[in-house]
Amino acid sequence: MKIGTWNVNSLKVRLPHLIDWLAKHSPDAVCLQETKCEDKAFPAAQIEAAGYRWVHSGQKTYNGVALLTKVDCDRVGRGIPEFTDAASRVIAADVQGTRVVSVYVPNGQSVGSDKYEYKLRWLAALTAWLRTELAAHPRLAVLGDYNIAPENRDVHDPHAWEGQVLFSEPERAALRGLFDLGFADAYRLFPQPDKSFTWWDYRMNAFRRNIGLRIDHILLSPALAQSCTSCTIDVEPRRLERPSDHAPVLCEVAA
DNA sequence: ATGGTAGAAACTCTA
Repeated sequence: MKIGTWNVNSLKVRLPHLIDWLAKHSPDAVCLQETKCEDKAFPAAQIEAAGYRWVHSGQKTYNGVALLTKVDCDRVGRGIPEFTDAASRVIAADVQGTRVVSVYVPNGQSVGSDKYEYKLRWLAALTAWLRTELAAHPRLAVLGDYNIAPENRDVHDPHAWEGQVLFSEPERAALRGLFDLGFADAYRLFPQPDKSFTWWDYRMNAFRRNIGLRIDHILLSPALAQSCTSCTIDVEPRRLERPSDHAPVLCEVAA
């Protein structure tokens, strides 16, 4: 079973890239973030023509998460239960015996801002929820844009980024809290190239200079980590005209 | 210290 995640930064704009990418990789399930459209504007016909079913939790302008699957999913859930959130940031469903969750963690804007405090509260709520989800679903995968780089090697210049949003210690501690529940960082289950990133700022020719961060992650429950055979970042879509600022991440787990 | 780009939507906010 091949599952992936991609922050598309507008599904409307990125639809041609997404359709090509689905054809190229043929994933069984894909988590999308930042669709930036309402459910009624979801490009259902094109996604279905590409061979995918879909569920979406969207809103106008900001946020929005979706789950694309080759076969019907069920037990669809939206949001973090018991956490009131105006933003559409979580959608979950059962896919071929695996619980798959698409998450778009708040960006946090800047350390100390209201949005940063919201990010930390949001992560605390996510962690509390996923503790119970892990107990309920042995095969649990939580994929998405976490807006946190876990380690120095996940940042092009860790010294410059120390204490900055996306890499501050409280954010990294929150991400470690998820790993402490038993989740594995699928990417680090395997040897990987140095300077592997999933996001590059649109500005300053950051992608061409590989000035990036690894902030999009696939978290796997212990049983899924055991059966995971690969995890890769696909930088190819980032090279295209009018790309998303994020690259997709893919992993393969035994069915 | 600032600004650089992109997207959506509305002339600004978010990332």
